[in-house]
Amino acid sequence: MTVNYRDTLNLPDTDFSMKAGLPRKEPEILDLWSKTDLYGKIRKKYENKELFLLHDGPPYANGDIHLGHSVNKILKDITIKFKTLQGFNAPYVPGWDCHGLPIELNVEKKHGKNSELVKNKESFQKACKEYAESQINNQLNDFKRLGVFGDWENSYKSLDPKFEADIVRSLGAIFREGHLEKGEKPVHWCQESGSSLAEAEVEYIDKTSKAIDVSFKVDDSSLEKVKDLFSFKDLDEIFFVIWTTTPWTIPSNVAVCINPEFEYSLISMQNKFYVIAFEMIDQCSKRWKQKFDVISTIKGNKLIDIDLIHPFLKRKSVLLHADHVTTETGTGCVHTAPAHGMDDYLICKKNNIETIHSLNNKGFFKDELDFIAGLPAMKADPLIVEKLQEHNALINIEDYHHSYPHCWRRKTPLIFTSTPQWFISMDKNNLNKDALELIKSVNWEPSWGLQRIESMLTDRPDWCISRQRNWGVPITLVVHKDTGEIHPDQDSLFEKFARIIEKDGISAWDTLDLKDYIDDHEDYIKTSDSLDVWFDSGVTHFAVSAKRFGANVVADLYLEGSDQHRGWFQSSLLTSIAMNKSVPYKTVLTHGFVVDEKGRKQSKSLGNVVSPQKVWDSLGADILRLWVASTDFRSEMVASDEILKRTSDQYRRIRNTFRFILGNLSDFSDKDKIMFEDQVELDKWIINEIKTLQKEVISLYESFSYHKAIQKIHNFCVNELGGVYLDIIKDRLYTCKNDSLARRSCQTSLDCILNVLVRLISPILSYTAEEIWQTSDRLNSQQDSVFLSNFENFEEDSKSNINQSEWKRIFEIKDAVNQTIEEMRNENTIKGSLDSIVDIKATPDDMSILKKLGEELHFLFISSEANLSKGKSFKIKVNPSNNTKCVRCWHRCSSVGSNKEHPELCNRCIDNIENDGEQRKSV
RNA sequence: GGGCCUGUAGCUCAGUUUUGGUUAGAGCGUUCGACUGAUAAUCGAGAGGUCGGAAGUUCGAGUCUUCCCAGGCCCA
Repeated sequence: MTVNYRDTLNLPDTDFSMKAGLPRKEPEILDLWSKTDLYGKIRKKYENKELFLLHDGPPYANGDIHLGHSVNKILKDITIKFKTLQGFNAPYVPGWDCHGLPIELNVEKKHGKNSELVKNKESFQKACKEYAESQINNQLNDFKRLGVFGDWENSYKSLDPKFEADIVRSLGAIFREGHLEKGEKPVHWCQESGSSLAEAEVEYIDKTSKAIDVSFKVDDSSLEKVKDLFSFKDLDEIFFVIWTTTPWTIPSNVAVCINPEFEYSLISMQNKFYVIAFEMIDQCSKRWKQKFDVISTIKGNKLIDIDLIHPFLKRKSVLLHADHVTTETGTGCVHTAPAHGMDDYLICKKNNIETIHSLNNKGFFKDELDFIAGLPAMKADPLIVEKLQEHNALINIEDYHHSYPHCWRRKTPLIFTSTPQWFISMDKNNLNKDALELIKSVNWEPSWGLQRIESMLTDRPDWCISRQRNWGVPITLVVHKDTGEIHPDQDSLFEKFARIIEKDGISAWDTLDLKDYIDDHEDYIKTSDSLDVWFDSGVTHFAVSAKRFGANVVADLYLEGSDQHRGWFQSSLLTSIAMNKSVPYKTVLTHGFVVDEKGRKQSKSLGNVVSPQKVWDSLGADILRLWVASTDFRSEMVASDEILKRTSDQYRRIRNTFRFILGNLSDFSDKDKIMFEDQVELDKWIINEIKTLQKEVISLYESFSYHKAIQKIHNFCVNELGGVYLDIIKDRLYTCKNDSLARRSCQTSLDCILNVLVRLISPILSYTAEEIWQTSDRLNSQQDSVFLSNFENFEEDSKSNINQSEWKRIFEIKDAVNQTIEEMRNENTIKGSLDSIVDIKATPDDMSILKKLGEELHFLFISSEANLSKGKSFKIKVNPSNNTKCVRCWHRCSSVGSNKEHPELCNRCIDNIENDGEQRKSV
C-alpha cells in the first residue's frame, strides 16, 4: 500500500469557484457596490485629478432597454473604468431625454385620446412627466444591472425644471447671437380641431378625391422660346398640363415642376397644343379619352427660364426643374403650391419663390378670392373646378381612389398647409459655415465620421425648432399680435421666463401673464409652439456639462450609435457653435447597430431580437459585457445564441485561469516575495511577458480597440499561461517545499500576473474582477475594490540570464518536442509526456541557449529526462523511459526505490519532504 | 434612388493605409489523443479558407481600380 504522499503536496486551494453562477452572484456584487458607495469613493479619490469627461447622450425615456442601449452603456462604462484605472477623474453622469411625441402618444393611449386629462394641457403635461419618470426608473435599474458605474442619484433629465429653464436660456443665447429666424413650413392640419398633427398621429385611410388635369398657358414672354425648342412655329398658344387630386390648392399655385431628366413632348389635341412628359402620353391619352399627335420631343433640361400663367388668377407660374417629379401618375408636370406640399415648399425655397397663402391660419380661404372666400379648404373643390372650366383650363376630371391622411382622433381628412414656424438659420449668422470649419478640429472615430457629418451639414436646411405640441419646453417668444414681430425686450425676457420655469416647470409659461413683464402687453402674445426635442438634448453641453464641470468645459468624448451623426452629434454641435462658437466635444466615437447572425437588423417581426434582460438572467451581465467588448463595434454588431455561447466559452477560460492562480497563492503573502534578480529564469520571463501584455493592452484600450484588448488578454491566458507557464510550474508549485525559493519564485510571478490581469479585465469583466478581488486577501488588502486601484507601475527591467528572444527559440523547440512526443503517443510507445526521455541534437546556436537551462531542461518539456548533444542539424528523438514512476512527482527516475524509508519516491521528492528542498535556477 | 459603412475558416477577430511579395494567421468550436494534482477543468495534435462575386491593372492582388451581389445607418 502506498503512503499517502498526496498530503505532502501543495495543491491549489480557493473559494473562487469554477462555475461562475453569474446571474446569482452579480446582484450580490451590485449590492456591495451600492452599500459601500463605491462610485462616491471613486469620485472622492480622483476629485483633484485631471478630468476626462465622457458626456452621456440621453436615451429616450420610453420602453425597456434593448441590446442597443446595452451596447452603448457598456462601451461607455468600459471607457470610464479604463480611464479611471489610468488615474483620470472620469465621472459619468447619465441622462434622459424626456419630452416629445412618443411619450405624449403613450399617455394618450393610456388615458384615452379624448379624455379630459389629455385635453387639459396642464394635467396632460403632469401625466407625461409622471410617465417619463416611471420609464426612467425602469431603465435606470436595468442600466445598473449591466454593471455600469455612474452618478445614478444625480442623473440629468430634460424634464427637470432646472434643465427646462436652461433650455430656455440656451434659446435665449442663440437668439442673442442672431441665429433665430421666423419662417414657415407645411404641416398636417386638422380643420375640425384647428391643430397640426405629427406624422405619428396621421392615419392613412382610403378616400375618393377629384383628380383634375389642368392646363397652364405659356406666358407670351416665353412663347417664342418654347416654339423654338420644340421646332414648331405654326401655333399661337402652348399649354403645360398638370394633374392633381387637390383642386383646392390651385389658388396657391406658383410654379409647375418638370424633371430635367425626362423627355417632354409637344402634342396637338383638338387644334390646341400641350406639353406633357413623353412617357405619360399613353396614360394621358387613355385618361382623357383623346387621341393626339406628337409633334416633337425634347429633354426636360432644355426647358429653362419659362413662365406660365395661372389658369384663372393674374399671376405667373414659373416652370422649375425638380427631382421629385415622377412618371407614376399624372402628366410629368407637377402643380406646385409651396403652402401645401413639402416637396413644393422645398423646391420653391431653393428657387427663392414666394409662398402664396390662400388660406388663413385656421384653414379657411381668405377674403381675397371672393368666389370661395370663407370656405374651408376642401369645400372649395367644386367651385374651383367650375372656375377652371370657365377659363377653359380643365382638360379632365375624374374620381380617384387613394390612401389619404386622416386625423387619428376624428378620422376626418387632413389638409397639408403652411404654418408659421421658428428656425435656427444655417446662414443668417454663418452657423453652417462655422460648423463646417469647426468639425475639422474634432477627432472623429472612425475617421469617416467627419465625411459623414460634413455631407449632412452641407445639404441640411434651416433647423425648424417649432413643434405644435404640448409635452415640450415652450418657445418663450413674445410676438406682436398683428405683425408677428418679436418684442424689443425679448433678450432680457428669456432669463425672466427661465426663472419662472425653473421654479414652476413648463406649465408656468401657459399661466404667466405678460402684463407682469412688459408695459405694452396688450399688443403682444406668447408663442404657443414648443421646442423640437432635439433641441433639448442638443443643449446638454450647456445644461449639464457646463453647469456641472465649468462653463468652458469641452467634453473629451461623445460615444453614440452612428445614427447620431444626424441626431445628437449634430444638434449638440449646432447649438454649441450657435451659443459659443465652439465645438462641444474633442472626440466623437460611434458604434454600429446590433444585427442577427444573417446580418439583418433585429426586429420584433423577424423574431430575431436578443433581449439583454434574458442574457443577464441566464448567462450574466459579464457575458453581455464580454460580447460587447469582443465585437468590433465600429461596424454592425452580430448577436446570436451561438455567439453568446462562444462568448461564455471565452469567459470560462479567463475565469479558470484566475481560479488556478488564486488557488496557488493561498499560502502566499508579501514576506514570501522573491526579488526579481533571485527568481528562477522562467519566472522572470513571465514577468517580462505580463509587463509587455499590460503595455499593449493599455494601448489598445486607449485607442478604443476593446475587442483587440480582450483578445490579447484571452490569448495570453491560453498561450503564455495555459500552454506554457502554468503547465510547467505545476511541478514546482505542487512538489517543491512550500516555502522554498523554487516555489516562492513562481508564486511571486503568479502574484504579479494576478495583479496585472485583474486590473486589465476589470473594465470589461467588472463583476468577475470584483469577485476575484474580494476573494483574494492579496488584492483586497490593497484597496476596498479593484475599481479603487490603478494600473501596476513597473520599474525598469532587471537583467535576466536568458533574454526574451532566447526564450522564444526555447519555446519553438518545446513545440517541436511536443510534436515528436505526439508521434510517440500515436505509435503507442508512450502515453504521457512524463513517460519520455527527450534527446536533442542541437546546432551550436541552439546549444548555447539550451545549455543555460542545465539539468532543468526536462522540466521545460515536462518529460522525465532530457539530454543535449551536439549535432550537425537540429534533431529531436523521444524514447520511453524504463525507470519507475515516482508516485509523488510522477517523473520516471532511476533513484526511485533506492531509499528504504520512501521506496516509491525519487531523490528529488525525498529532498523536498525530508531535507532542505531542491534548488532551481532556470525552470 | 442618393450619401456613408461592412463582407477573410462553423463563430469572434488579426492581416488591407504608411509598404501589393514565400504554403493567409489567432482564439473559440469541432475531431482524435493524454491526464485525473486547474477535473462540467487542463494539456497535446489534426481537420477546416477559390479572403462576398466578376472583370481589370501587375511578373505577382485578401491588399489597387471598376462593376455587381448581400447587409447596416441616414436621407429621398
